Amino acid sequence: MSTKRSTWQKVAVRQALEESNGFASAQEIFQMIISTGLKLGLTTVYRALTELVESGDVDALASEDGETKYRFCSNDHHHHLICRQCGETVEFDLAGFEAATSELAAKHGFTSVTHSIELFGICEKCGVAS
Amino acid sequence: MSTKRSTWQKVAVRQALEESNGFASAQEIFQMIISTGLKLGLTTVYRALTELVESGDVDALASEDGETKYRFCSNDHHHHLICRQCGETVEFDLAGFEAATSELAAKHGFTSVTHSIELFGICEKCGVAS
DNA sequence: CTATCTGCAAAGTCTTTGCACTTTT
DNA sequence: AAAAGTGCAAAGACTTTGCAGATAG
Repeated sequence: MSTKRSTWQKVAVRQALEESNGFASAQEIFQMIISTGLKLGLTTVYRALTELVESGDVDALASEDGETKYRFCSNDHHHHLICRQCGETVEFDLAGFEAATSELAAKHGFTSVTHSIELFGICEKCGVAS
Repeated sequence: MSTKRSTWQKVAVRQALEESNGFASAQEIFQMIISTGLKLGLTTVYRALTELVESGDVDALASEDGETKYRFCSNDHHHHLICRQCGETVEFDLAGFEAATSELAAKHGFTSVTHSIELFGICEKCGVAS
């Protein structure tokens, strides 16, 4: 059976994701790590992220530019408001929304429902700059 | 200046997107069209979709599997509940949610905010089958 | 020691671009 | 006829896979 091993590469990936405020693409994480002088393959980053996703610690999300973004999954389910320009992220919680979606899904006979809610906009700083 | 011309290819793309209930990827649209016997290039589909997006009629959204999904931007903004297994889609409207998101965005100083809300689950038929 | 992991290079997707040809206007 | 559009093939970006060598336990 598969007993996962701990390697410095996996640790580095996890740390990089933490430092990025828990929201980064594989490519970004790769750059972060090698820019510190450490050397590892891009392949390893993808594999480490896949492992984190499978373990449930991390969540994968497709972004608008074709990259997959990764972030930590907190237990208290929250969503993000993301600046399209600078990437600044605000977490938020939507009271009542979780319940509304579950109800809606049930009404249509759907089960095992997950939801993806992300808001994209221009934050205050970037709005002024333009 | 660029005056857009009307071609049967663009019409076909628009129609295919309409027939797919306004939620499909470029690849899917391409398949839909050629399966009717018409012949056109994948390139053209991408270009037609890009034009629709630029004109504001259509909205592009990154999906979890790396493809970009396209859908019509209706004024009465609605969302989708999609079966992970068979792809069946139910449209829904979330009273109050639109207002809640706008308010939230404003509170954080964000402007030009768009949102992406999709629910993924297993529909009744597929749930029984498994 | 040995199952697992790493990393290179090659392959696979989806999407975009260059360029000659066709079509709308 | 001329500007715009089409389609092929090649290129690009992100991600996955195969395999030999390295490593954790």
